[in-house]
Amino acid sequence: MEDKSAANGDRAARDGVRAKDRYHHGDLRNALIEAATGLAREGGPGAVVLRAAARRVGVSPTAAYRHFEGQADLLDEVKQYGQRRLAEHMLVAGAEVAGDGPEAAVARIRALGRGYVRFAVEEPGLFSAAFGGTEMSPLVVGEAGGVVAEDQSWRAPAFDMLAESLDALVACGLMPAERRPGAEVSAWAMAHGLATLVLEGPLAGLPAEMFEHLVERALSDIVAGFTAPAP
Amino acid sequence: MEDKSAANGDRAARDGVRAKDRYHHGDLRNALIEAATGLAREGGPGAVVLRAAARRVGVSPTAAYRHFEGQADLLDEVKQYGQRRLAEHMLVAGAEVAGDGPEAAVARIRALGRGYVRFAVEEPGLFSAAFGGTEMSPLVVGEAGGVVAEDQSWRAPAFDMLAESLDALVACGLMPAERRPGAEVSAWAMAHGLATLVLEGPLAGLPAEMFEHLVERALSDIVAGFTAPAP
DNA sequence: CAGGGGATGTTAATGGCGTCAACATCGGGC
DNA sequence: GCCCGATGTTGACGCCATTAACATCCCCTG
Repeated sequence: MEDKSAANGDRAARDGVRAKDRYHHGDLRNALIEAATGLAREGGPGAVVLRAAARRVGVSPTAAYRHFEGQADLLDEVKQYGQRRLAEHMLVAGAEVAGDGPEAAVARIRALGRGYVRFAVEEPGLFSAAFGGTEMSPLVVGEAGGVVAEDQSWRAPAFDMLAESLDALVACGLMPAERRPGAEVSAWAMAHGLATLVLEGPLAGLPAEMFEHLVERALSDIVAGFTAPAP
Repeated sequence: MEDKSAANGDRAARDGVRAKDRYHHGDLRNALIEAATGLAREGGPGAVVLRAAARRVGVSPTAAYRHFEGQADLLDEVKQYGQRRLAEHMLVAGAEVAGDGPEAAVARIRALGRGYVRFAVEEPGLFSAAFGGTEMSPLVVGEAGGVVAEDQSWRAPAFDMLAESLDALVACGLMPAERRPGAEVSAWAMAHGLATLVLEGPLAGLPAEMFEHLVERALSDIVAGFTAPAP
């Protein structure tokens, strides 16, 4: 699929004809995703309008139906992109912490949380689209009782880094082993809660400096909770 | 305003004529809000469609414009209702914890968080509408740098209870005083993160039992973080 | 106790959106 | 070389939000 479109795109390039001027675009799917992503960046998930994306690419609205099942499908692509970007952002933030001692593990956990929230603030539209875009979560219901949902391959790297850091906390005796399982969820919830509260909740409009201070406070709380001696 | 409509409503009742059958409804504003909240309950904020609400009440779509600026205004009313319901839910949950000792304070904090998440799970549509309904947070930008946003009067009771419980934690020596300020935000973020993750995030579709276990885990983490000795 | 005026509802119309069906155009494989 | 399927286009339908113009009702004044 991508081969064919790529070939067409190459031809367009070779002929010195801009793809948008040809009857067959050559890479319409990606062009639409890019346009839709831009819309999401500027206006959140609600701004991901199929006709608007087509307009941006310079193509008729119904052309999109050759590449997507419908608007929801297009939005889904944006969602996955946003989630990928978020994971990358976290990965970079986590990788900036060197070493593998206890302090490094703690610092890395904090960096991951900070990266999560920072991405939400820097790319509010994409972040909002990455979650909440779908109405009433028709996310897979996990029939088999599996742990989470869908492919989630995007989240893996950042998630793994968090898990490893938590393992390190246990390994060096900072965290009681019996409270290790499920710790990822607590950390994730804290970061996600901060992110959503500042985007569309009571923390919206807070001065940046004050908000960052609260984030550090929350990170301290969660780390302190992890490393506190068992009651 | 309400007087007049109430008077009309009374008349309708006295005449034994159902309000919806009269040319002038008598209490259209409230009827529309009720219909809209029903829509939100069933389908989330995206289902709050002005025409649908009017249809439910048995009135022409444009009649709504006599009582609301537009769909956004109607949605806003639903939002406030949802937030009020959430606060009530928390208040009840918190009030079920008796006593005022250290254990009670801890238990009350946990109960508030549990109530928050439980409401989200029991009323996903209303909860989603209470937040995130507005696109790209046109929430007041806090020009003056004021602490939070808008009136927030709805949140006061539950928020106060949380603050008091945290104060109690400090008073009885369980929580270091220097980490008291900002603790509400950490607790709020944790609860809100759990709620949103389970509604529209990676925790969606998790078996209820497992999710509840994770909630208790997260509550333990946040409380442990609060009560941990300063590093 | 009239009836006039303002509040409240209705119909009609505009423009945008998602989506389907029918038609047009291109280009790679026989 | 040409033909068929992939890719785009036009046209149309139904839904939505919103505005303008018109209709109905009921309280308040005289």
